[in-house]
Amino acid sequence: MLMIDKLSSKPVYEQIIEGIEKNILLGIYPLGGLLPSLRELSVTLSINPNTIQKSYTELTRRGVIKPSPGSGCYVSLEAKEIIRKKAMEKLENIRALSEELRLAGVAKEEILATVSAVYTQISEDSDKNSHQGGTQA
Amino acid sequence: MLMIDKLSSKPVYEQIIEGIEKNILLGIYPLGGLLPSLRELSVTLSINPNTIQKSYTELTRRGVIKPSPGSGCYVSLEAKEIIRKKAMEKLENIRALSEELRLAGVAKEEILATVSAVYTQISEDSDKNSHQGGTQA
DNA sequence: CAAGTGTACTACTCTGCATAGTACACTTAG
DNA sequence: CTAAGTGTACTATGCAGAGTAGTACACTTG
Repeated sequence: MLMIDKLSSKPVYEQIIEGIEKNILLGIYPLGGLLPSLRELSVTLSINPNTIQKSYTELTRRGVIKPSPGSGCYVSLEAKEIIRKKAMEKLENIRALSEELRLAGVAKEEILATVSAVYTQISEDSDKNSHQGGTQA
Repeated sequence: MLMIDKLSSKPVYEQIIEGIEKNILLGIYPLGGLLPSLRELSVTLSINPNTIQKSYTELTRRGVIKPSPGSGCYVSLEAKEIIRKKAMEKLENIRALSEELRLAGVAKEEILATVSAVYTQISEDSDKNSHQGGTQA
């Protein structure tokens, strides 16, 4: 389910973080559930265990997952809430981008339409993420 | 005046590119006008000439500026148009961000309000160009 | 006990960014 | 013409982040 594009400019460990968070939001990784182990992900994604660990360490730091040495890593019960709060920070990114577009003379309506379109989609079956061709799990 | 943050996660040469393009859009660097020379910028910004050159090379490649060895670098007459087209690509970034926010459960209105606020500002916030490249992971 | 788990190291490679220094061809002002 | 200033083109170096490789340890579970 996780898609990793090693050719992307975005670091692999960040892609893993985003992928896991996305799966949590989608319910693929249920709250309180057990995540795939470091070594298991390492094999299925063909990625070095240290890179996976880097992602897990960060997710642990954020409180999204709860490691249990000897047992595995579990999705924390507050995971969704934490991810939501984190997402709010991206509003600032949108604000900055909007300022650039405004300065460049792009119409306000153009941006509003783009945003609205995202929320208008009834079913977004196809995973039309910007990246393509990666390793899957 | 160009503002460079050497501590930013965004490369200096990119900051220079964005700064020059911004000044062109604002009319500070008029179309057909002469840009500061490589060595002059190098001194005023306390940045290596090679770094400035990297920015100028990219701006030349995009057609935003026209170098004239022996004379200097001039803002191309189509500069604004080129910059505008380039800016349109950022709509895709906004779309991707919106999708993430939607998945995280952020209300559509929250995003629309953020965008609208940017276009509503009567008086431009003074020369604050702080792009936080927040490479926080 | 044995296997699997997360954790913690060290070491190495690769890439991009920035700096440093030099050299050359060109245009312009004197 | 000369000198200064311009863009351009190199080579070399230092640095930091990302990723890989290998090892080791403490823990939990069957």
